[in-house]
Order: sequence, then C-alpha cells, then structure tokens
Amino acid sequence: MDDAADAGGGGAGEPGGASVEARVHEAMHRLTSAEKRAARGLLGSYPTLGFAPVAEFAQNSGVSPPTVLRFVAELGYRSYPDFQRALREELEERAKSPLQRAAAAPPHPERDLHALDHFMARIAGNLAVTAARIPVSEFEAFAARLAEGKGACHLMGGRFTDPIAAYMEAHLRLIRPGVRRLDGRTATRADQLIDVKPGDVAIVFDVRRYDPQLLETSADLAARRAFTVLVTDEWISPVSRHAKIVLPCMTQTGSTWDANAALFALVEAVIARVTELAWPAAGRRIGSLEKG
Amino acid sequence: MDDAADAGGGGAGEPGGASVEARVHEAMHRLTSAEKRAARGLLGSYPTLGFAPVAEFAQNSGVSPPTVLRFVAELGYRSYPDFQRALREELEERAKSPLQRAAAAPPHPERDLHALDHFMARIAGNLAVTAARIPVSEFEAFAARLAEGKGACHLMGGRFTDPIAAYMEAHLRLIRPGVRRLDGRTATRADQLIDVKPGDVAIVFDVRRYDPQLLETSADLAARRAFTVLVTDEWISPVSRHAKIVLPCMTQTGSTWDANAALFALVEAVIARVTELAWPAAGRRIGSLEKG
DNA sequence: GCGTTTCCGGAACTGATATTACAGGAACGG
DNA sequence: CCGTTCCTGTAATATCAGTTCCGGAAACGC
Repeated sequence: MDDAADAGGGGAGEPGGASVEARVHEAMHRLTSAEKRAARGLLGSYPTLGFAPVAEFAQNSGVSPPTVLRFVAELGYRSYPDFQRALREELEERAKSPLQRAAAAPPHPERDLHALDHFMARIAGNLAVTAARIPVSEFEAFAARLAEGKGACHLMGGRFTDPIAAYMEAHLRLIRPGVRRLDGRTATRADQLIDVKPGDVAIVFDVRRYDPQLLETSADLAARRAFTVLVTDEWISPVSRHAKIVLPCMTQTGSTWDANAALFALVEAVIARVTELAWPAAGRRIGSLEKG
Repeated sequence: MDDAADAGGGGAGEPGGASVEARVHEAMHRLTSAEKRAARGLLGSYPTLGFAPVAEFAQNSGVSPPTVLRFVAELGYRSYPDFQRALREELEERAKSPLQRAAAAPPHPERDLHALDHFMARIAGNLAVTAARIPVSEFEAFAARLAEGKGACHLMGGRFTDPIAAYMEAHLRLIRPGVRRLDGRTATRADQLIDVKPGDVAIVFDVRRYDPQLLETSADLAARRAFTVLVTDEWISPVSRHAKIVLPCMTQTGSTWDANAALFALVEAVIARVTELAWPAAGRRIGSLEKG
C-alpha cells in the first residue's frame, strides 16, 4: 500500500487535490475483485451513486457495505462522509468552472464575424432563463409593495450595479414619492440610514464580486426593519440573508465580463408592472411632473 | 417501487416528474421568510447543497436545521433523506439525457406564462432586431476606436440614459485611461468642455423624448472636432447630425415606458468587444487596478 | 400601544447510519 | 491434498445524523 500511485503522497493530508473520478482510475489496479465492482458501480452512475447511503451504494453495486467502505478508504478518504464531501465540492466546482475559465483566460483569439449577434443572442437567452427562474410570487410581491407607495424607498448598488439602481430610481421617482438612493460609502452611512423607518423598502443590487460594504449596510437596513429586496446574479449575493425578496438574474456570457443586462431588463419589467398596478396615482403624478 | 416519494407528485416511479427545482418555485409563495432563505440557498448552489447534511445546509443558508427540515417538508417530502433521494434521481436523469444541454435550458416550461415572461421575451426580441439592424462595420469601428486608447473619452446621457452612460464609464475606466462623464447641466458646460481635444471620443446616449441640452452640447463637441458616437432609439435622436457613428436600438414594448435594455446590452457588447481587442493592455490594467 | 398569532432556533431525543470485529470461504502455494 | 493467506459478507456496536419539542421573539391585527 505504500508503493507508487498513492496520489503523490497526498494520502496523509487532505484528499482534496485530485478529482474523485481520477482517483478511482488511478487506484483501480490496486483494488480487489469486489472493490472493483464497487468502483464500476460508481463510475456507471457518476456521481449520483456516491451521494447515496452506503447500504444503497453497496446494493446497487452488488457488494456488501463494508466493501464499499474499504473501497473509499483505498481512494484515500478517511471516512464515507469525507468521500461524499469531496464529491459535493467537485460537483460544485464543475458547475462554476466554465465561468472561471472564461474569466481567467484571455478572450477567444479568433472570432470576428457576427460577434454582436452572438452576444445579443446570448443575453436574450439569459433573459429567458431569468424570467423562467424567478418565482412569479416574488416578482408580484415586489411590484405590489412598490405600488402601495407606503413608506420610503431606498436604492443601493455596487460598483457596476449602481447605475442600474440609478436607472430604477429615475423611473420610480416619477411613479411615487419618497425615493432616494444611497451611495456605497461607509463613511457617511450613519447619516444616510438615520431616517430609514420600519416598513421602508430597500432595494439592493449586488453581483459578483459581492461588495462587503453593501452587505454591511444591508445588515443595518435589516436591523432597522426595512423590507429588503435583493436583485443579484445566479450565484446569489450574501445580502440574501437580510432580504425578504430575492430576484436572481442570469449573467453568464463566457466573456471576460458578466452581463448585467438581465438585471436591467428585470428592473424595466418591475417598473412596467408597478406603473400598471399604481396607474391611477402614478398617471396623475407623471402628468404633473412632465408639465413642470 | 419503494415507499414512493410522491406526496402529490404523479404515481409510477416518476422518472423526471415534478423536479425538485420546480417544486421549490411552486412552493415559494407559501414559504415563510426563513424558509425562503433556505430555498435560495439551495437554488444558489443547486443541487449540491441538497446533498449536504442538514446542519451544513442550514449554516450555508443562514438558518437553523429545523427550518431546513420544515422547508423540505413544505416541498412535500416526508423526510430529509427522502428529499435527497429525489435530488439524486433527478441528477441521474439529467446525466442520462443528451449531455448537459438540458442543464442550460430553462427549468420547466410547464408553468403558466406570466407578464414577466412576456416582457422578457419582448425585450429579447428587441435585442435580436437591434443586433440585426446595426451594421457590423459601425459596431466594429466604434469598438476599434475605443480600443486604440488614444485621446480622452467623454460620456453623456439624458434623464433615463445617464445611468447607462455611467455603467459604460465604470467599465471603460478599467479598460483604458482618460474616461470621464459629463453631466447634463448647461450651467457648467463650458467648464466641462474646456479640455475636449480634437480626436477625443464622445459617446452620447439619447432616446425619446430627446433632450435639447444633449443636442446643444453635442453640437459643441462636434465643433471641437470630437469623434461622436450616438446610441439612440429606433427613431433616432437629432444628435445624429453631429455623430460619426450612430447605433440605433429597439426600445418599443407596447407598455407605458420604452425599454432601454437594448441600449444597455449593446453597451455590454461593446465593452466585451473592446476588452477583446485591447486585451494586452487592458488585461494588465485590470490586473493592477484590482490589486490596488 | 397591547394582545394574539405565527415563526424561528436551541437543546434534548431517537432512529438510522457508518463503522468495526469476527468468522466463513475461496484461492493459491506448498 | 492440506495449510496458509487473503478476501468477503454477516452481525453487533458506537456515532452521528435527522427529528421533535418547547420557549422566546418577531410580525400582525385590533
């Protein structure tokens, strides 16, 4: 058990380096007959079988529970839960990898024609997925809350999302009173938060890489009993901890930058819906404002 | 054949019946605040978090273990292991289907289409039309000019489009030096224009109802021999008289407000293209800026 | 502002699960 | 053909997980 093939001596440390599947292939020759059956079972329906309890893993592979346990031990894992943890982390990593690769590596070397069309099509797809993934109840609750017009409404965004907050602010101001935007600076936060009252609506925009200051300020807003709405990306900002409503938007593009167009479009959808709901009041308001 | 994880789901084995994700969306409206946090946690890193033990699920979602349990109960599962079994079967099913093509596709078209879906679809259509109507040569000329990095770059927008200018500014600042944004006030215009030099790039955003001040300022910019690019709507702002490049975007929605999402998406497309073209320099610049 | 209801999390409980010990049995070498 | 060695499954055990109960607190309605 000590000669080569033991994953470069990583056995003693945390077995987090090599992927589980790679470990299986590497250790295969060292496995006994029944252990190989277990390995076959895992590779046959990978990685799902690894998430099953030992008993089920064993039965589906045609071996006994202890054999499965010896198998994962041979892979270098200290315990079965340890093995499952590695499997989870691997799956998680794989879900995020396409983006990391795109962000880390320089853009595609050759792709000149129709770049615009591809990009727009990509974003159009993001919009569709965004619409599909957002629960209708959340969207409606958000719009209804804004349409009520009770309490103030505070908007806030990060480095790239602040303009989106500004865009929403520009429209909301026409529709209802009590709209204002917070800047992200910690220094003046106390001043800005001083007249946030319970029941006020707070709209926070936050996408990767999530802004720590936004998180802090959101915590303060939550402490002041503000009704917080979060508009974020598909990986969901930690601000969600303090939010009553969370609206995740697709931002992946495969390019260096993520695309926030879905957030922007969502804002427009919300504005349209709020205008619809609050029309009697909003219509009057818009009319008088446009005259002056 | 087993104990049946139905609880409302169809009978008979349900190979891909009501997916867990669909159940989450369907149940969202009747979840309590903390339960929603659990739901978002799951959707945020789906489906991996569901394979974790309850304690870890709870901690990663910012709630307590009992809340997670109540959450899965609300979804219709008799127990947490039962919920995990459903998750495994779903993952297994997805792995069998033609690659991960299904993974990227919208979760489930079965639910009824809502105003949100229609609106997003409408905007997606606008994006496609916009991409089709904009000459590739114009788009490329614009990107190339920005990628050169010669001269300064001035951005300007109207009431609703100023945030879009701000968004573009935020990105351009990372890519190249000499980027600044003009506010629309006539009073300070002379000060702002004083250091505009021939060959500088001026990017103007203007949609209906067209802003007279923008038109005036654009005239001044043209007089100073700035290379003016106009991003506008399908009816084309009068600023086009002074522009070297005009990029019209579709904004019609049939609702009270026009949708500027196409302008926003176009900006993102330009940014992506410029980043691509200027990568050697831009990459270094972004790297050093992100460190500091 | 006060009473009522709902909701959430801490802590004890119970059951299932991973784990270990041990014995039967096959394969191989003598 | 017999003895040794290793492999493998069964059965018992200890641990950890999921589950439940209840007190406190926030949200809601009057």
